[in-house]
Amino acid sequence: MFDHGRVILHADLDSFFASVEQRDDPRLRGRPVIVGGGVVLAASYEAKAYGVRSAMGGRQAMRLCPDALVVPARFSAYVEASKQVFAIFDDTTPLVEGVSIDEAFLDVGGLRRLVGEPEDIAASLRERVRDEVGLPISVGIARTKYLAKVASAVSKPDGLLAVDPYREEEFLHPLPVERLWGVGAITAAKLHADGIRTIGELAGREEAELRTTVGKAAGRHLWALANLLDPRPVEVGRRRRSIGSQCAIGRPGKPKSRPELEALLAGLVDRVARRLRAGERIGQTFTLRLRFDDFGRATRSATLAHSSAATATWLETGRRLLDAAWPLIEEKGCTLLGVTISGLVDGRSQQLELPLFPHGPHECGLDAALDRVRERFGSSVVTRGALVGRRTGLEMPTLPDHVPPRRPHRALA
DNA sequence: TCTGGGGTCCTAGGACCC
DNA sequence: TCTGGGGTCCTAGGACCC
Repeated sequence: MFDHGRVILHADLDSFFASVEQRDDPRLRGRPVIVGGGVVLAASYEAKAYGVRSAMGGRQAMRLCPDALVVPARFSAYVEASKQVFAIFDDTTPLVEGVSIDEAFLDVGGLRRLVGEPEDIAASLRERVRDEVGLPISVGIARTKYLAKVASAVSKPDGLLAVDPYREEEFLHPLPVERLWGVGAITAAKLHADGIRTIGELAGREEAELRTTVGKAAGRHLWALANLLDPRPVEVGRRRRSIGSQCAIGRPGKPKSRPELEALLAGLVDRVARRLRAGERIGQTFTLRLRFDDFGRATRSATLAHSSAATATWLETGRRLLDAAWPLIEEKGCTLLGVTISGLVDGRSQQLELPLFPHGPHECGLDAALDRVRERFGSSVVTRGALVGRRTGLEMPTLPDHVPPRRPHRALA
């Protein structure tokens, strides 16, 4: 079927969290399983048959499927299973692009001579994941990423589907617009209002018309996908662009005190900063996320002059933003606090507490501090980094040897 | 049905620079 | 006194995905 050119697999574990639970506990097999409590994180196919879906409220899910077995999420088990599955992906081809914890694109176009036909590669991949990790996985095969993704979704559960390059329109155009990558509830409603319900109907419209209804970039993107244009290559080694953590808090109408929120903030900042340092990344922009009693949302952000992964730096920034948002929080009530650090580049940030300034900071004190820093971390750190004096200590974010240029401005890209 | 936690990318407006 | 275009960066918000 794929006699030449690119061939892409999209491999996607079925009901990933729920499948891991069923694998690890025989009592759950063949039965409706819901992972998560207040919100459904994942539902087994037995539960999906009753209409239970991810992100659905727990109560609604139980109403739809009263016999469901509800189990708490075990993230470490999912991470471990994911690693095993990705090891099989990596063993299949060097060209693997992870999309999320449970799915990836694999470029197997170059393997035909060496290994075999894409359909055979996909079949053996599924078999290996089943045998070695004990999980069902669906695979779509196509000439482009997007078609492969749609194919894996259509093939579920535990399926394999190849889209014949000569029959792509036949496959894609009858599908509803909701199948387009990037069409959610809001965009779907806009398209429906314009009389567009299938991908084929969208493909037949003028691109300019779509841009006015759904926006410039989205219009271009959707029009291209619907018209089978998707030249995006499988990208190996994509780096994370931001790291964040958030925490739902309390019930509406039960306001948290300022000290309680500050303690939560400190915990979130600590967690995010640790993850930055563990990954040897530094970031430049802090975003504080808030959700209010009425489920409205707001963000407050600040960009520093230098990148950092130091807890003290980000905590101070976070406190400043919380301060600024405090009137809003008092007025509207706060049900979620989140922290995201973005603008990530490779680099390290190290902190050294120095009780050096009994008489206040001055040139001499800074010089002495720099000497201590050189002793501790090596001179290269200081020559390449920024030095920031603070009440609680000193911080030396060290820049990588090569700082990648910032991305071009999006409007111009 | 009252809604978790982790992300990505795009848009729009304002400040600022040349 | 009035007048430009081109570009960057930052902030805030929105939509979407798993």
